[in-house]
Amino acid sequence: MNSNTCFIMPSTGTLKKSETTRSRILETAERLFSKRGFRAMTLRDVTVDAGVNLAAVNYHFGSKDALMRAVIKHRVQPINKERLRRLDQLIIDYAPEPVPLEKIFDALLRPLFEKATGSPHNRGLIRMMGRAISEPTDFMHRMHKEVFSDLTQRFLTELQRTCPQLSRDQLQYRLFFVIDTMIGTLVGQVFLDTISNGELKFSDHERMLQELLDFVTAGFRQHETKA
Amino acid sequence: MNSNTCFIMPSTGTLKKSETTRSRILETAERLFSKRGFRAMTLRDVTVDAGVNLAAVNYHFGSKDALMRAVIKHRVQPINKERLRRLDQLIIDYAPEPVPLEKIFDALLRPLFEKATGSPHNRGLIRMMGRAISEPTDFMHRMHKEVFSDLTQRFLTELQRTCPQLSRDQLQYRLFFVIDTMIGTLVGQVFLDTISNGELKFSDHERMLQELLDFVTAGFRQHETKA
DNA sequence: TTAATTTTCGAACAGTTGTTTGACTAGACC
DNA sequence: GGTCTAGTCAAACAACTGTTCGAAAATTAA
Repeated sequence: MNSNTCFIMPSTGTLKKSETTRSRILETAERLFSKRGFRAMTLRDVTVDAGVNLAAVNYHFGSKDALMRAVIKHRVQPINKERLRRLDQLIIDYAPEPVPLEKIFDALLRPLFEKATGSPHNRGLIRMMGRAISEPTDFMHRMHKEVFSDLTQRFLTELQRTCPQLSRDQLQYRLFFVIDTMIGTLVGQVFLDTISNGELKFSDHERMLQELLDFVTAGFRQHETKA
Repeated sequence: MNSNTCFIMPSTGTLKKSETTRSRILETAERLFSKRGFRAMTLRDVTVDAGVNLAAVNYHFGSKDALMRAVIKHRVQPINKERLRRLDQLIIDYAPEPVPLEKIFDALLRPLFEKATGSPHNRGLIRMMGRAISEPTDFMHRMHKEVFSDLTQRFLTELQRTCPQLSRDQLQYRLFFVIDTMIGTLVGQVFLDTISNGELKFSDHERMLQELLDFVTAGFRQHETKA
């Protein structure tokens, strides 16, 4: 059934068999996790689908928990790096002026949505992020801090420069809501169907991203334009 | 361990033992589901915690799926009814004028947040809603349509009256984002800690709701104030 | 009271879970 | 060649899953 043989090729050229096994597991785990969540994704599903032996997971990763940690880090870290890279570039571009609000949020949201519209290899990433964020497992909670703490602090600092009139509380609440809107967009995709009776498609990422950016930017700067 | 003996008393007065069993299961299932999600919530956890026999679940509800359906309906339907009741009242109050945007969103968001701040019996409701919405299970998806389809259509109609200048697409996208922000707020509570370094507490519901309402209202009406 | 019905309960069912084990294979290095 | 290591594999492990069953127990009706 699974004819997907397009693996990540390391720069060394050839690929040891053990590495194809590892990456097959990583890929398949990501896909199944995004579909079913952590508990409902069984190692037998993963290994059968990946065409490897059941014991391979514990051999290469140690445990199911460790496998999931590897999956998340493997996929989320590059996106967060890209987010910070774009933010740094914006700061340089606009220096000594603060970066405009919509540019900051573009740096925060676009990398995720662009990755998701890229190669078929990246399909399902958005759903996976949604699942990862909403998983109630303990080790997922720890992962949140590990993976997102730096990111949010850096963006908070820059938002403060752009909106010096906002209190610390307000900045935090509003960034919280911006991220919430993003999470909700990832997690609650089913609602777009419900609301639009199937007229709007989540797969139209470009349109979605633009509307989303307009929404969160306007929400964040509310009081500037209100009174 | 579980000394919670405060059950829902039916208007008949006395309480048949079978009904206390039923409601104990319902309560405990709600609590554990909100903590762990559907798959990770086992019937043995539920029954042990509720102090009832394992077989009681299948006797009273038929299956685990049916139990979850009962839990959701039991808790979400009253909230949605209250949302629609408030919307209807607003329409009457403002007739023949359209209802102001912030009032519409207040009717949509407040019932949920108020229920959650009420009796201890209602604690954990917010998290349960988050879980229910983000569960990837098939029967949960069907439930979304069942439980939320009417609600979104009614609110969409009213939003169209208030914002006639917005296209159908825009209305749908923006309502989608409003709901997303709400979902994200429920699902991604852990981020408030991460962002504010523990300074802001999710339990400050009143503050949270006010900031949330300001945020989504401003996001929704963006173009009115933009150009 | 007796009889009928509803509800509880312990035990077991069949199936699935993550993990471990030990034999087997292939390649690297001396 | 022989030795060693990394990787694969089938099989089994113990624990846990939702569900079912029949006999007790409790409740209701007559």
